[in-house]
Amino acid sequence: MALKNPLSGLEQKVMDVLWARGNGTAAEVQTGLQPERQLRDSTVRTVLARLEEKGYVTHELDGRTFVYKPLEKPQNLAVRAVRQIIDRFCQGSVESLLLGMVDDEVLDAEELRRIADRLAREHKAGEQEQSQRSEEK
Amino acid sequence: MALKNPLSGLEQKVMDVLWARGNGTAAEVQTGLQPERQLRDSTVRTVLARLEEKGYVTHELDGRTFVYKPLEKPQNLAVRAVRQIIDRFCQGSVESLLLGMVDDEVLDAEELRRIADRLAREHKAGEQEQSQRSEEK
DNA sequence: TTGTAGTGCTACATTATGTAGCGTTACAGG
DNA sequence: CCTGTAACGCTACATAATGTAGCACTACAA
Repeated sequence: MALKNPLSGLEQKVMDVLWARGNGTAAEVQTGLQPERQLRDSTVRTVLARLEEKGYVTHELDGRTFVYKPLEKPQNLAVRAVRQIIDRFCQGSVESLLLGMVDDEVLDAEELRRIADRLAREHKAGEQEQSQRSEEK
Repeated sequence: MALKNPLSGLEQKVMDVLWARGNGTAAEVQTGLQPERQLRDSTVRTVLARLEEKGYVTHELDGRTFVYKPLEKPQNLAVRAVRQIIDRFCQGSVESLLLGMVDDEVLDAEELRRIADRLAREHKAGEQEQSQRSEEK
């Protein structure tokens, strides 16, 4: 489960195609990259294989064709990446990051508060669902 | 001002030393890296030079000795990195990232709300200070 | 005047990345 | 049954980044 390396530029684009489509064969990804990138199929397949090694995708067989599928949603990757950033640059303090974001106007303080309120409410609901699910099981 | 590349592992550690000390000569950084890393001074100076090229530090002279100093606070780097992540993985939506963080329990919804409240208040104060400073000037 | 600390410049192995060729194989159509 | 084609596996290779260091030169202190 340990995602080996961060995504390189081209790998990122390939993942974008897969995320957009849900899954894809080498040929489909190749098409999906066009017209920005004109790549040989072998190139695309190399990148897909590397993505699989790195743990970002798996494939299953459809006949004798590999169908690649992302293992994680982009949001999950984002969260992990951000957690690392917080550890490395903010001494583990989410608060310090949020403060910086507000200062740099990446994020408006009022907007943050609105989002926070909404999440707090929704999350309570979410927790109830979860405990319901636990009881069901 | 464009920070060229992300920090590599060793570069990160060197920056940590500089951030912790405020500034430092090659020799001081070398010491600061110990005992984890035992590096020749030439190695340390190479890394410092690369950091300068990449735009993370500057140096000034103290006699004939280079004293390196970080150009940015770690939080600022964090903010930039996070903005990139949001663009790449969350279609530009901060909200989507925060949602993910709450879901993954990187961040508690209640805590987020407390922080948001505090930042909203503090930031109003901050804006007033800023406009005061603008008026002064 | 000579050791030493500090600099500049160069080097080099390893790994990641972008890019692709080639041999092999399975299947579909003539 | 033969053969083109699509798909695979494997190998290759140039460029850049990274970790690591050596060496020559200079300024200053003892």
